[in-house]
Amino acid sequence: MPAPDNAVAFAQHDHTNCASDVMAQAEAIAAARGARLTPVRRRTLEILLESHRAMGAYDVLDRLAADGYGKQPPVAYRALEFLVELGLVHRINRLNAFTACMHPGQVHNPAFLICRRCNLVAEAPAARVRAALESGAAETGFRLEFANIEAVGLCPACAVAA
Amino acid sequence: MPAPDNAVAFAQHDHTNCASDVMAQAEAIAAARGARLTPVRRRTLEILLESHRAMGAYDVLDRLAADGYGKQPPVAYRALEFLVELGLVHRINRLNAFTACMHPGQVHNPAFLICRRCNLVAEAPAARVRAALESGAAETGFRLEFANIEAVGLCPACAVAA
DNA sequence: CTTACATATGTAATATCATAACATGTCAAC
DNA sequence: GTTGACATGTTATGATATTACATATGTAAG
Repeated sequence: MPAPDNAVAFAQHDHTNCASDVMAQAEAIAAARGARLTPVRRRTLEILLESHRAMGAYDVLDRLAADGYGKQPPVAYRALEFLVELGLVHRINRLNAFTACMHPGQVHNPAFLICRRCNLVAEAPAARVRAALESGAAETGFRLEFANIEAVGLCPACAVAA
Repeated sequence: MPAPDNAVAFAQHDHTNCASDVMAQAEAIAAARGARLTPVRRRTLEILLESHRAMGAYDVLDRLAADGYGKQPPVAYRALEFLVELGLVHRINRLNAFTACMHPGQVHNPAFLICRRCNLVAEAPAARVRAALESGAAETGFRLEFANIEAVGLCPACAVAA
């Protein structure tokens, strides 16, 4: 059985293809939106795509600086902000960190599954979660616009190891 | 119809009683756990209970300092950490801020409803949300331990105003 | 009662995360 | 080839959080 597409981070997969597929989608999305995927921005996304983990802005910055880009925080924050804006990167509030989106272009307001042992971050489809939240919120009269769902636990591999 | 208990922040209510009821429960919980609700800790909770909003640690610190407690960040962070540990305060990651728990002692891993206009924060029961998340996570093999759910939108009053 | 221990508080110093403000560079439209 | 919009670079600073260590306080054992 193939890896469920919704938590690719937890499944064995050909990561080279995984990453390059996402890069290709990113190109298309940027083009469709008339946004410019410049070298720093592209490189930032590549760096995040190297693993299914979340990276802090300063770690990204170090990598960018090593590649000859600027050394100051705004360099990283601006590239990350651009990518978040396009839905190519997600911010994980709990970790003050950023992770590449594995399903760019699809409408998805995912739940993040964060492994506390190996730090992998997967995206789980959250349609039902969101529906449940929506109906709960509606009872209170709250007009829900956006929900950020971050779950902590053990990924399949770490659950076995523990 | 009385205010639903689950989002007291959004409902008209006698806030003096609301706050003092929670303080009383906090006393009981601390006693039951053999934890000491010392003056700084108690005062910290009182400060958070003044409104149904989230406060940053430094804002809490300013208040504590004005009351004659220490002026350095650990004073606030330690009191807040203690209260979070006891389930008397919740941390809102999205805001880097803290809010008093309105239902201490009850097992609840609530969803937070954050009004982006007036900054009120309510707790919504999240049992169904959590169940949906749990089942989604289980499909991926993820062993969910804890989930932080933060929703942004408009509270009833602000929804009407907008 | 007093010593000893665990816990709590206070402070200084520093680490970590993030943004404002402004100068310079690049590129496409005209 | 000038203009205007956008992108990049840097300096400086702001905002959030922790480490390390000194002092004080409450409690239990002797």
